[in-house]
Amino acid sequence: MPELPEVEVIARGLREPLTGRCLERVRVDDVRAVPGHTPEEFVERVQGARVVGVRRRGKLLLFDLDHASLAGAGGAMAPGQGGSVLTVHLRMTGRLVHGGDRPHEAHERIRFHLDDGSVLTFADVRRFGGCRVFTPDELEQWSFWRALGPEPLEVDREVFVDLLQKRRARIKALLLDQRVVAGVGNIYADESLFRAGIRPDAVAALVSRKRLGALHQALQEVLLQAIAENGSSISDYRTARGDAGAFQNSFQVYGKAGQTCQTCGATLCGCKVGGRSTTYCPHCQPS
DNA sequence: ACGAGATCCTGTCAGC
DNA sequence: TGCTGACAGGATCTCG
Repeated sequence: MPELPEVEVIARGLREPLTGRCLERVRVDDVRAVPGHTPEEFVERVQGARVVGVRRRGKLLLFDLDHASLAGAGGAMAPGQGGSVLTVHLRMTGRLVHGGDRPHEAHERIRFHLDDGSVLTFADVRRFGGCRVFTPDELEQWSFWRALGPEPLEVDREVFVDLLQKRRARIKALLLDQRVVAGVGNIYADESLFRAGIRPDAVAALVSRKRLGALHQALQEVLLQAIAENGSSISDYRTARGDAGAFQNSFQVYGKAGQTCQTCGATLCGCKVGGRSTTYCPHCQPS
């Protein structure tokens, strides 16, 4: 389940090999992999475009495309003019793999043939993920894009604390809400709350500003460590080169309900918060 | 406006 | 052995 660190690692891995490459030929095998488009329209809008940048925003992967080469011999178009943005959301089981030409893989949904002979594939077992194309103006109008909260690695500590302290929802549900902060999922919510000593089901408004400040720091530390370790590989996640991440070996609570807390020796508790399975230490996270 | 719960989807695994 | 049901969860929709 790719969250901010996994998407960041994928973006970094694709930036060098994809920038400057042309999407020579594109094939869509599953309508639902291109929500909001017909396969024909999607192909028409990305095929022939050149990748000029690879970015991340929250859990969203963005490829900046330039269509200038399609416009003819003119050449000197202003940056952004005639450009568009290809967005990829991996959701639960989406995978983006770049490499040499190879046989159709299981659950492959979209295949991009690049002008250097390499291939970028989007595969997704559960079909929750998807790719969309936008003009810059359309992107700014996209409700999901507009609603995204600040980047957790960039948001100011006081802004983060204010954001949470005015809310009466449970704190983990807020961390998972992309409109509050963009990019946090179940793994990094549980891990950062553990490090900050806050129970996941605590009402945000009732947590002290000091502890919310500790959560800001814990969240940044967890995300940076996970990026440094190439993300977490539970089952489906791989980097764009097909490598597994290593941060799953650093989990202190996620997926460990019933096991012993490595910090205090108490038995880790499992429960549901916001409909998501949640693990915490009743001793290290008292309130 | 806000919070909470259901929904989608399919592979995996526990239990019978 | 083979079947059934529970489970995983990000974003979206609906309801109170």
